[in-house]
Amino acid sequence: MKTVLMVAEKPSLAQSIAKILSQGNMSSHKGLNGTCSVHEYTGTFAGQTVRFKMTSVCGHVMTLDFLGKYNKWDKVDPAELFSQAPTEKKEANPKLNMVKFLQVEGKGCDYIVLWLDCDKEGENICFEVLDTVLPVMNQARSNEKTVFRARFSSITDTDICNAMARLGEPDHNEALSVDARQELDLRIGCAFTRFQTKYFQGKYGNLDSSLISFGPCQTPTLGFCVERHDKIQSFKPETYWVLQAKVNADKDRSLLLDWDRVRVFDREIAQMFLNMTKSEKEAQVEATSKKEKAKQRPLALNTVEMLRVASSSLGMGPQHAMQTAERLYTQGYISYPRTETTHYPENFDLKGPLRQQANHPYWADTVKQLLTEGINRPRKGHDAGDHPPITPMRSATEAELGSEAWRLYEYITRHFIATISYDCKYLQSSISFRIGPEHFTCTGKTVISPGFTEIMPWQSIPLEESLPTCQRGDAFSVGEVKLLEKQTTPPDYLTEAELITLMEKHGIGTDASIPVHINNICQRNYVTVESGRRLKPTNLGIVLVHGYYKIDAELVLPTIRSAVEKQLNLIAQGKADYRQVLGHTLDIFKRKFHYFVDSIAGMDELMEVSFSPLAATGKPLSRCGKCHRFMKYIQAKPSRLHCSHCDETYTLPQNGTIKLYKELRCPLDDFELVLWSSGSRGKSYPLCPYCANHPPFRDMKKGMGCNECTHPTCQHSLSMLGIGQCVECENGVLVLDPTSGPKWKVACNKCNVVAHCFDNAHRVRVSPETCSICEAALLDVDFNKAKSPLPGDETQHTGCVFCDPIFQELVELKHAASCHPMHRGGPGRRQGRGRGRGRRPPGKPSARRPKDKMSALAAYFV
DNA sequence: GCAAGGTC
Repeated sequence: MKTVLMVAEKPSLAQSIAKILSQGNMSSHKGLNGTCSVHEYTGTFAGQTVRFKMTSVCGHVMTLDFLGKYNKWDKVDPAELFSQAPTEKKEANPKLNMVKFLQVEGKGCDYIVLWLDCDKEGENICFEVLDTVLPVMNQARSNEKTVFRARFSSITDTDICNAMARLGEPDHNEALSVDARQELDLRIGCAFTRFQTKYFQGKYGNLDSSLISFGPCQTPTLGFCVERHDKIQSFKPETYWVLQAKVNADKDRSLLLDWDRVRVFDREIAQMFLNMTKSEKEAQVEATSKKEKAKQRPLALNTVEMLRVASSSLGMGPQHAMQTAERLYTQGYISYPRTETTHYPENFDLKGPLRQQANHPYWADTVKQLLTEGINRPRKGHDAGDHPPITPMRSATEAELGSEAWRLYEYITRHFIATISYDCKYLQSSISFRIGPEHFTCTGKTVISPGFTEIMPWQSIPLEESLPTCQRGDAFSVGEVKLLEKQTTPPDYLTEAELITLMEKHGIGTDASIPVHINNICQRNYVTVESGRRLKPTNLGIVLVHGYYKIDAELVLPTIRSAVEKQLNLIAQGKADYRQVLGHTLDIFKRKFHYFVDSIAGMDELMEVSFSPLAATGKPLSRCGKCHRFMKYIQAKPSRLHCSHCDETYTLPQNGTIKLYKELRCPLDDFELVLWSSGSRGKSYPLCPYCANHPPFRDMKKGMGCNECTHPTCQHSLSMLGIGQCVECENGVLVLDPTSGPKWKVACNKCNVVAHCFDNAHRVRVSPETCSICEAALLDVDFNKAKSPLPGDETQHTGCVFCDPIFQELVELKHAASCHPMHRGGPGRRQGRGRGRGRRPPGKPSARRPKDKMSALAAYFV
């Protein structure tokens, strides 16, 4: 029997589609990556009985990057990134092992049906899947078609079955337009980012951002925030005047009237209007009106609207809201949370989800009433053809969700109920008055039926007293007419919700990426989130945007994205050649880049005003090995040491504290060592600022500290302080922290494993001897006489932390020690892996190898 | 260490 492989964009869709097509008769199992599932069933395909295998990817299989050597920032001129630097497709998420998984499942299949989302990205993923799977599938007979594309616009039985009945072909042009987009974004983004970052970080010490990034989405996003800031800054308040009149309605009730001219900006004219009205005793009723009006129920909920409300009403940032929604989705409480659609599909079951809410303590009454009296037809929204709107999938309580997730769930549920409730109906009455020559109006709203505002009380029309009944020709006595002096007020900073709206309007980002862009500009310290989730640009953010405006405003304008997208659409429609569009657009941006580099002084002038030069920042900390003068420690991100005499900068590990390390020096370059520490409970190790930036040995990488240094004799090196293979990670070595006493620690030089040991020992040294059982270095420990935990009156003991019975008691990690490879799988498993003190350069004899290797081996096999 | 786009 032949096999048909079918691939969807995400696991949830594979399941829904398989369920529909197999009518529930499928057998499912997890794939080798533990994330994707395979659903199998038998059916007919092209007139024959076949085995169907429905599975999925997880978004893109591949991602675009430069070849490795072009990712070295100090070796590559960013200008090369526009054309010379070659790119390659890499596996997008190596942990998912997607390529292997698809090949295992695709091997031996005869046909493939692509069920990826029906947008350009989905079309592109089709070809990623084909590139991966076609080589392992069975060879087709000549002329036989084996590749099919299913096109669907919703996940409903009819749509999916129709798609299956009318299979087409994947659209290569659409996929190419995405390839072009990826390459443009990569080349342009990286070139500008690397240039700016290196330029400004090489000059200023207090930018407080480890990256000065540029991107076609993030930069316009920042631009919106700075634009508002500029409006606030340049705002000049203006004085205006309002004529306010009160009339007496009843004995003890007066009505406040709105002036039909609203306001005037000239004091003398305002005074004139006051003079013309203040002597009038009566206000004449000129007209009355009563109109029934409706406040519309909301459209069905899509992602962007959910994020807006989460930010503005729940105080939840977009990134956080999205994470919360994803959790609610994977736990089955809500439907798929990434959708642009605000229209329920025609046969969407609205009553099912509603029934599930019928006993909910918060809204049972409303729901029951809708169920018995009938739901309202939802408004016609926008159908983007992706996923149905966001709806609750089952009832939940605050206790089971936790307060954060609950608030989002509650909103989604109330919104859903509101979409099938009735509009809020109210009566708008108004009375037009004349006082002297001037006209005034008074309006009032009274609710006729609350409709959906019952379930969304924050939307309800505020209660107010109804207007007095009267008719044309009636007169009311004037209580007071006065002139109010007011001032126009500046706008406030942009709220996150407003920013989301602007981004959506200008096509900056997608429902899934909008939260990421906002998060980026926050994390990189271009804006801060103020109260009310308003985004206030920092000095850095302001200077960047003003700099772009000065040099090339297109770099920050929101039109840059849509202009490029217009070009890309030509590729998608087959109207333009992919290579030509790509080459042309890259050429334009390459010119922009060179102009930007040539004009960078213009942005630098703005930087100078807000930031201090490297040489003027930081505190003297450790001495330079070249000039022996003090270097300054710059704490602001990215933390580093700067030698103003040599004009050199040495990057330090981030996210920790840096201290001078006993004025000890590196034997290789004479730089004074510093001590990096992640806090009192965490780990610490010495490092040489020079070696960390210029690795001295071939097996060392940038950023490594002395605990990873393979110097054979330096007292701080891995060779001298390393003990044995890490108990948790693959390549790490446990290294004694010589500064940790009297609460001694042994920490892995790769992962976060820290073992506390030998409390109160006054000296711990790594002995040249190694353990005869596991080859780990022995530790030589001296205890105080009074506090020695050793048996008898002993104060000194030498042994292996993993194997010595006395030491095992004194090492906090003893549970972990039992996981040590030596205790875990028996001797057979040790072969072929680094052990003992871990890796040394091949060919170099280990300084710590046991003297008698045979005896060590013999001990093993006992 | 960079972009933006999928999704987990």
